[in-house]
Amino acid sequence: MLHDPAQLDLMFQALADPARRQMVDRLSRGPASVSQLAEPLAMSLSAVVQHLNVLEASGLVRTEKLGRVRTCQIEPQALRAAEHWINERRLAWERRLDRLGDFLAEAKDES
Amino acid sequence: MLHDPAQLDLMFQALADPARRQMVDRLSRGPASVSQLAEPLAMSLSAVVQHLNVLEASGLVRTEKLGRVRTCQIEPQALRAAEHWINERRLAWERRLDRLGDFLAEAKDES
DNA sequence: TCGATACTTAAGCACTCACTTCACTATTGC
DNA sequence: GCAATAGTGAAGTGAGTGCTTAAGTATCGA
Repeated sequence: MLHDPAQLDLMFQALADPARRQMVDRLSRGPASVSQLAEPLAMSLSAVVQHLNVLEASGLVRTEKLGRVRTCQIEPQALRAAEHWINERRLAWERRLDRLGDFLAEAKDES
Repeated sequence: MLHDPAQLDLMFQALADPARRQMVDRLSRGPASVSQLAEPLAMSLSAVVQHLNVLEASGLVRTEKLGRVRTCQIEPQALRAAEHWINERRLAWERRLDRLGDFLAEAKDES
């Protein structure tokens, strides 16, 4: 369920925005309320809530409301899924380069 | 030069589109020409070229033109930069959870 | 040299995104 | 109860995205 293209879409799209990355960065240092997330950002609270909704829809962030304050935290599994997608492609490419190197080395030995 | 926010922006934005991720996926298995990249995609060649320009601007893909064919390959360093950003945030969060766990365990020992 | 191939560029169009403001609904503390 | 706090929801706007078609240019192969 974490590896379907639609979810990856949402995650990378969520990470594409600098304000949202800043929010993730803040949350990586511990949970925060909506206002705390908004504080360093030069935009309305409303805009922050909209960003937060994007992050939540992507699965990168989980929130819980207690009384009037909504507390947000990172969902590390989702981060891991995005990381994994990139890692697999990079490794595939690097393994390919290695095999190519081996092939060229062998070809040289035989000449 | 690889870690500035603007470059990360371009990379995550590039990866946010399914067609572009499919292109990266294809390229992770080896270099390809523009037409080869376009072949499995249900869109005009022109659209593919535009996607390719986005990928190239992001630094994720490097292209080289020989005669009339443009050959594309993955730039693994850029992939690594995106991977690294995610990894650092995830690890920060997980280390935090670990410390919290230790604290709770200690508190329990002392009770 | 001439037609086919492999892009390239530009213009245009529908749709989405990142905001804004304004009005509104819980909670909380005094 | 009432003001302050914390967040929510809707409507609007301007800029950006993802395509399309159409009209190029450059190169290759016979």
